[in-house]
Amino acid sequence: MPRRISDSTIRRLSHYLRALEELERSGSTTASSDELAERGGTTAAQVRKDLSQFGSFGKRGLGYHVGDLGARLRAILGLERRWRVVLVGAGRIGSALFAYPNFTRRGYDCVAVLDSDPLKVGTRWGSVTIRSASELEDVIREHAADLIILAVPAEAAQRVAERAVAAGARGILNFAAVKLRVPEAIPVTNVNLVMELEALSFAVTQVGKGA
Amino acid sequence: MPRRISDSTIRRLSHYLRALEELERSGSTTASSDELAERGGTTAAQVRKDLSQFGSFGKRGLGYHVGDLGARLRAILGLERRWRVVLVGAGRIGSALFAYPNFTRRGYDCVAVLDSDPLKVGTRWGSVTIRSASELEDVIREHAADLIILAVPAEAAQRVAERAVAAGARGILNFAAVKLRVPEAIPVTNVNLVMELEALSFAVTQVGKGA
DNA sequence: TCCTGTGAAACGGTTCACAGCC
DNA sequence: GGCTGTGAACCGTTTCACAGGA
Repeated sequence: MPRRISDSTIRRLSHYLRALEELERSGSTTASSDELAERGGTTAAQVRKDLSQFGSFGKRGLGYHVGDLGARLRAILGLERRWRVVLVGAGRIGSALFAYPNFTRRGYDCVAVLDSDPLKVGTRWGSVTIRSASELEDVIREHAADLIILAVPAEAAQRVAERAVAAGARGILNFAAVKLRVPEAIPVTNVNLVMELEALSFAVTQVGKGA
Repeated sequence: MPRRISDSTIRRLSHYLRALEELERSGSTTASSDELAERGGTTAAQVRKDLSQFGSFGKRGLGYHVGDLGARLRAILGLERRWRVVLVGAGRIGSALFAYPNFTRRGYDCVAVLDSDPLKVGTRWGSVTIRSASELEDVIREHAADLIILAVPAEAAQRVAERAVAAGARGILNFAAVKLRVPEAIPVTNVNLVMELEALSFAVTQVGKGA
């Protein structure tokens, strides 16, 4: 197992896992790197290289056992446990995330929702009651939360991130359009929807221009 | 100008543009690659390399002119025009996207919203009325839409994408967890929130393990 | 034979370092 | 002196090609 696994490898593992789950549902018990590549949008060689970074899970001449490989991937991705997530920001994005059924299905439990708007505080969302953003530290400690989702305005993001980290959060999914400054040991994943659209419009613009 | 601009370059250009806009608001008229790197979370050399792929916009010994460079970046990213976007899927994610003020601010106009749920069809969202997903082709043609945002279940995504492309859509922002098969000339940007969380939880898991 | 696992080669993107212009 | 623009070196990732086990 090498020193450092790249981010793109991890994203591809997620794809493979999804492919395996599909295959499992359709009754297949074995899968080749070719099939996984097909569904994961990559190449067979890439699939084998990716997997080889974590061990030898296949059988030569035969392929991979769907159930086994799935379990290995889940273990690698850290999906064998449940993650306690605190959502900060009960706006539009926050509510969409909260209601997203796949999160729960995949092992992420939104244990609390916070917002700084006094009008929202106290409101119930399903089984959780929105609490004040000022209680962030208490909430994180109470629930021994692992991850926080930052769905707050850009100006507020850095401050919230710092407080969350100080209170024990171990990772941040950041929807705010700012580069967060946090300690090395706290992974941050950024999602910026406008940026995705900009990348798309650039690509569309390029298509016209010869080449 | 080289053959192919990488995706990461484009994402960084978005960052630089944001940094420039901030600088403009704060009254600065000039910016060095160092400043842009600082705000964009990268290095000065990277900034210069990125920009050099499109031309020479700076002055040696002086830096870049904030307004000029901003305009160049907007032109490169295709933000000097407005984009007509059709949103397919009026669920949670769809509604969050629809209400996202930055989209409009950045040049993306959501000209129509579609859903396959008869209960939703006819409902008004601000100034648009939700139309039936079966009208996709008509809607795209009526509005001469450029882009579609796919916020539909994974099973429906491929079919909708094909219909949209046939009707003239030129790019797709895909929130469904499937790899879309579309013609080479149609750029697709994928956003998969569960995958982002999985990348995050993997990273968190790694932090513990020595290194 | 079939398909995996893996060194080696090829590729592409990032960093370095400095020439050149303000 | 300061800071850009850029070839060259570097480094990580992807692709190739094949040895080796089922």
